[in-house]
Amino acid sequence: MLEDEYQLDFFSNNGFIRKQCQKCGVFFWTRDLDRKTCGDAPCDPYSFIGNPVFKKQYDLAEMREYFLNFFEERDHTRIGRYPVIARWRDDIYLTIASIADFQPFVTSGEVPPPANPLTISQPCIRLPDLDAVGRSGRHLTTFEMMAHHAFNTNDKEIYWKERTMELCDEFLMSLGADPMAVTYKEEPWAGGGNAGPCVEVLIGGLEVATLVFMNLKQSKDGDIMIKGEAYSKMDNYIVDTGYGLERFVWASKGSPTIYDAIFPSIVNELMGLAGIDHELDNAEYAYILSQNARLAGLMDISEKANLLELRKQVASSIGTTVEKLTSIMEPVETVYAITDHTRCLTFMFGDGIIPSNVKAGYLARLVLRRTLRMMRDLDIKISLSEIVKMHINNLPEYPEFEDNFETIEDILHHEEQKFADTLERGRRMIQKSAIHYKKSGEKIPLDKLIEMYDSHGIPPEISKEAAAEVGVEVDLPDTFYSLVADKHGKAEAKEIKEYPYADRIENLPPTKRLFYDEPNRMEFEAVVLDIFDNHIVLDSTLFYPEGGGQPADHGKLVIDNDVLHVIDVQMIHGVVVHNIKEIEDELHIRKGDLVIGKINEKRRMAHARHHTATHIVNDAAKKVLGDHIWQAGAQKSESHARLDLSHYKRITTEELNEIEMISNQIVMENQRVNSEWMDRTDAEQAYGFRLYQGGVPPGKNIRILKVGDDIEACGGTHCTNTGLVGPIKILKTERVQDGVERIEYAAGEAAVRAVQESDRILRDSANALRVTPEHLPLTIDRFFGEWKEFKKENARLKDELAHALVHKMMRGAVEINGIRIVAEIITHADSEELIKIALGLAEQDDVVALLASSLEGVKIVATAGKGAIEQGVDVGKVVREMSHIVGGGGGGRPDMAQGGGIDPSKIDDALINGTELVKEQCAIK
RNA sequence: GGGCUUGUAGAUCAGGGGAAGAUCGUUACGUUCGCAACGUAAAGGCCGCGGGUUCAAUUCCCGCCGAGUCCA
Repeated sequence: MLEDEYQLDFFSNNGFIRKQCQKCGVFFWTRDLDRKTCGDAPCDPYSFIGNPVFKKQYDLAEMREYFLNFFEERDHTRIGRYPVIARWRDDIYLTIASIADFQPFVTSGEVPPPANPLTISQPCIRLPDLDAVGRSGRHLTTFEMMAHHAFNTNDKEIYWKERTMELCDEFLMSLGADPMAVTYKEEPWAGGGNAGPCVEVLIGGLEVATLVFMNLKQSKDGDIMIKGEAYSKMDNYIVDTGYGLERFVWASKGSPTIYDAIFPSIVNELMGLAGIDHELDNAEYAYILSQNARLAGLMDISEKANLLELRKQVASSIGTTVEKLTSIMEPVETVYAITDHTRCLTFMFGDGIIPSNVKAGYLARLVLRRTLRMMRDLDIKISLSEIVKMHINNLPEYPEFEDNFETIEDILHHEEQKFADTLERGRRMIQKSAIHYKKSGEKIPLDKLIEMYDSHGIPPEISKEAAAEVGVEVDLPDTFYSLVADKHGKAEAKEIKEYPYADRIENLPPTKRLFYDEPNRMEFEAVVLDIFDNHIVLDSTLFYPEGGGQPADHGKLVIDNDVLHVIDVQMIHGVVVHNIKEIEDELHIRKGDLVIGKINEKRRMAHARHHTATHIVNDAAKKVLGDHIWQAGAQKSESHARLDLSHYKRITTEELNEIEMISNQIVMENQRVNSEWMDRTDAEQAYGFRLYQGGVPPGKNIRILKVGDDIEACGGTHCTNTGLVGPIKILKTERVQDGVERIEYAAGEAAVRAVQESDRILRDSANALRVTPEHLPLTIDRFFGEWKEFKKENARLKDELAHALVHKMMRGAVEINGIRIVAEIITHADSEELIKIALGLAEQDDVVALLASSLEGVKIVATAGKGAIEQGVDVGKVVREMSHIVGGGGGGRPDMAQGGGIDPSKIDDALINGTELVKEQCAIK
């Protein structure tokens, strides 16, 4: 089926022939009649190392500019890059390809592209091959995907396969590539619910670009099968290309590794700091590195076993031992990885990711900690921010990183400190248990290592090291991390919620939403378009459907004399559905009926105030905390609202007060709240992705709301002026996740009520202590201090009392078989007192004390002196018996026991029985 | 979003259903010209908060609050 897709005039007109690779069997196109293999790894080894494939060398900036310029000259519009954190999407955290910029709304056809055709160089971050970075010579966590995209529809085709191939080939030739060395490999592509034919572009054994012709979408009844999934044709079709900027630079330089090609100065600097002679001019050394890269190019080395295999092959090809090779390669590879990872961190933090233990922030921390670990291995003493600074200096094309450096530096220092703390904590933990295992002569079990990593973040290598310091061995299997992964199991597939009335709604026109143009109107007339069960659809409505963290409006629909209560409102594909309390059977309502709608104004206004307040607080928080903060969620209700913000440290009370003050100042300035509908792309170009603080709205046009200096895409209902919000009172802050702070606040009447409520609490508290509120802190302090004093005094007095009672009670002792039994009721004594007295009594070797009191039921304490125990007395057993009698339980040791019960009337019985039992115990002896 | 760990003296942590511990630090005294070191003694705890189970909870169970960490 797909085979026909590749029969292009471009190939036949330019002397290409289609061949099948003798090694892998894949079909490819080449101008070289003698070529037998496809040009890709592992069928062909790298031939460009030491032998560049283009006519001159380029660095990153030069190559990027050359590419973008090349396509600009060929009618493409250059557009700016998107952030590496995919703010406009909720299905991925990081931007993984240039096409990701245009998903989902551009690729679906819902929104036109910012330009067509366009060219872009998009920084991307991919972390799945983390282990191979540095070792393979080619893997990177961060790369720029240069691309030219054309978005075609059935109405209008920009260009498709022929032109794409032409452009690509022309581009390569313009760089001076040997036409005979270029091959185009057929490779169907599928990903993210789309698929299509695809051509991989290879030169010198290196894949430098991928040309995807996206024209299929996944569908249950599709007739095209790719990789086990069914696809059908899309109405639109998209040219999705990806040219690896770093690979082009590498191919142009022919250096042993990609790292030496793209950031040589930083690699050299770090090599120096690690004490490694990185002399690429040294032929022998350069040969080792390039042999390693060549052979690594042929295999997947993400697994440890494969890495060992690579070492073996490289060692034998250069005539040395695996050990010797490893000792040379490992530090070098680590420096490469550090250089790559710090560039990744530069992009992540430069684009505003805040480290966290969830979501994108977690990925940032993962990379960061990995980097710190590697720096530790090499004993590189400088701080992360110094390396990041090198990258920023190296990337003048990204001035925004320089602008954010102060924040980035602060974040990095925080994270370094945090990791140091974690390691220190972990070191203590592992050494503690190491000492435990040392005593029994065991090794530390694997389970313990897994727990240390999984629950405490201590990498197994560090556990091993810490254990070795106290002389305990540790077995660390190669499969360690996959064992951890197994523990977590698989993620369950997401359930797609299907709206129950989706079929019927599909046939209805989008509802006219009146609340945007007339935010203050609370009554309207409309025509009933459809009704199913207790769901009503009108042609237009003032009812706000739930969305953007704002709950639905409530209110009434009136038809003649019937009043229907609207209790929920939802919007499905542009159709607003009113959910009413009454059910259909009881309704006298038909399609076409005229209804009058009345909004519950109090509820709506409370929501509007809280919603507008949310934008104000967000604005104020940005001013106080910095530009890095980003809304991570928000929810409004009638009584309060909350806003979650990404921030890398706790918000202090002072900052909170300032946020509150600035918020209220914005209110008092009574600024106009502006809203306008804008073309999505225009809005993005004008305001950037800050627009999507509250999530990404669908559609070609989006509503842009300006409150103070806050500009966001927002579909909520708002006050027309900030003054109408009324007072804003911050209620509290909490840390909802590491890196995410939540602020709760109330606005308008709700704020007044909140203040009144906290006033009431304060007043009640002050009244309880008979003081005025301003004296409260001092008074409480005094009370608490006195309470502690009294407690101590009380304990001291009980000691004294016990001491006195001991002498008095000794006189009432009954002597049996050479031991003295004291059995007494001490009214109102608590267990603490009983214990003190009993212990005092039992200081005499021959005394057994059985004491009871009737405080809160019955308390029993018994003790026995050493001599009595030798005689066979076991007060544990005695107390158990006595406690049963009073309806409870108890027990203890032979010399000391406690118990109790619920029936005070049996105390005497219990004491008599207890005494008898003690007698028996000595008699038995 | 899910999993795991964790909260005890100023700090670091033991302990664990029946008398709240250790080490360091603090204070006082001794020793010293003085300091360090040493010796002796003392002070310092709502055993995170709120419920439940129990005769009895710092300990077990549940909820909340806080800290840490892994995964998607």
